Amino acid sequence: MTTDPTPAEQLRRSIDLLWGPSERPARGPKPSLTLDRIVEAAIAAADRDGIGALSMRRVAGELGVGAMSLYRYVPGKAELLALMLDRLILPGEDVTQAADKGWRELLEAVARDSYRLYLRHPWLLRVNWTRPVMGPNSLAGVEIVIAGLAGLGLTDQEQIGVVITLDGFVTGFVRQRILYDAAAEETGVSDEEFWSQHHPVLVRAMESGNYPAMAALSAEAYDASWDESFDFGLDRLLDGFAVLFAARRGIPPPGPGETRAEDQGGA
Amino acid sequence: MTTDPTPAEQLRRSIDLLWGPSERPARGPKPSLTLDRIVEAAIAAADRDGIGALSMRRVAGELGVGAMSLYRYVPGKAELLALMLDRLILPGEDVTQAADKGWRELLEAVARDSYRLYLRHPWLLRVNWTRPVMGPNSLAGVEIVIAGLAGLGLTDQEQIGVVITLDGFVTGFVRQRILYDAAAEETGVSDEEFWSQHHPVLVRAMESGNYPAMAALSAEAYDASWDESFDFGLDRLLDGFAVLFAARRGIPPPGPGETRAEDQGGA
DNA sequence: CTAATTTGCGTACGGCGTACCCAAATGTAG
DNA sequence: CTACATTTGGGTACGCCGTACGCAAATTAG
Repeated sequence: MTTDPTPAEQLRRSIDLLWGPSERPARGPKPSLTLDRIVEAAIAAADRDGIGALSMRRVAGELGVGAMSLYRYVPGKAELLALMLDRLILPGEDVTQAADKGWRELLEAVARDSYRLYLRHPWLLRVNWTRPVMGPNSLAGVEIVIAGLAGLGLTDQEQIGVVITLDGFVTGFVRQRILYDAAAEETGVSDEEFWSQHHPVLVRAMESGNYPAMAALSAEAYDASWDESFDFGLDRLLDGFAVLFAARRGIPPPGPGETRAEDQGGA
Repeated sequence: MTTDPTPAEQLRRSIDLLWGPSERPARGPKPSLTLDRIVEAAIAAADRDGIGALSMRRVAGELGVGAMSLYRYVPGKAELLALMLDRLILPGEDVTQAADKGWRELLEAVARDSYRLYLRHPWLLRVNWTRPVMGPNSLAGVEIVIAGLAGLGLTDQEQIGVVITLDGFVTGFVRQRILYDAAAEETGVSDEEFWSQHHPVLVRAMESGNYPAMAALSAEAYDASWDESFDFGLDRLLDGFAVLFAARRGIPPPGPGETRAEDQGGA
């Protein structure tokens, strides 16, 4: 990362690329590439070989052009990454279909859609580490949620708070999963290798008496799949939202949401 | 990142570094450095100049040695990053003090402690992108939470689920904050610049009619500080946990937790 | 036609992680 | 004490990276 040339100007260019159509100048030769083709090729390369192997030279190579040709279309690598992000981040069909089904179904659809997106392109979370340039697609996602929260008696700040909280949970959770899951493929260390490597020290740690509560857990404690854990966390969070929404309407809060608790104790 | 040399072996070395005391060999000259000093210097450099400027050459320079000397103590940069992480991730005093105050206080303390840690060292989240090598300190944090959840009638899987969910929320939220907050300093683009650059396109977007719900929000909708937003999200999540815990005991769930009626919000 | 302008891109620079190798330092064995 | 085994410090070098610079070829305006 050798990023010097006036970061403010860099930001301005990113915004223009995201929102502006940018008319062709009339004087020179026709461009042989398009911004879309470059972004597409970069996404394909990142999906195939991981973000670590994504370089300007490689993207250029995929397109059969010289490395520096890309700089006629994109100011730098950071801007290309921002474009890749906004290209993929548009809300899926499940979300638009759930838009009028009540807040719980909607938020659940949004969370799952986002979860799936990040799993499909695990490098997305690593890309999104520079200051985000808000593009049209990311705004569209927020719009759907805010629209779905109307009429629940929330303040405007609370509505934004729900958006931030939900997104925080999803990205944080998926980050943990990718940490274990997808990193396995990148590094070539399988899950079995990972745990068998850790096994001796973990056994010694548990037997040391320094972690009594963890040592007391049954072996099945860690058996839940990632998807099950995601559902668990999402249900808890939506339950928490429900408590607030109910309080805003003066209605007593219900019991836990999708949870099939055998000893259900409700209000 | 040129990481090739047998990733499984790399993992094994990381584990040994984290857990093993590694006795000195008796034959050669005494080492002039220690692993601790290297990790410390690396953390200081990352705090000062950001993770982007952290290179092996720089860390070596801080310590007044040649770049390649570091490789006598650490197999590679990835392992150094893992060590930096585990060094910092130990639970703070607030957490150990809250350990016997009931689950809500404890989880709140854990979340806030972790939140503060990540804000103090914003590069931590970017470091933690390779497969995590579980160290003694990260286990200690889990231990405290699991111990605090005992006696609530949760299954073992649910206890782990709470840990994962809480950590997911905290890391996801703090990631969003760092995105806006700390990236500002790194890039040198101030918050005012950022928003003023975006302003024209956002105004145009709102006037386009494509985002009616967002356009209807008042200007104050985005006024909440990050800390207020964090409190909002954390309260919702803990409320959600409370619903489950109450159901597990057959006790009717309470209203919203710390929430002070009308002055709650999101950023 | 000529002039203006834009595109593709070869070359080059400074920085990175780290493989390789060797001299210096330190211990042990005799 | 000497000879040797072993380990440390680190210089050099390689192959990557992002990208600044500048120029020939292509295209259009006048």
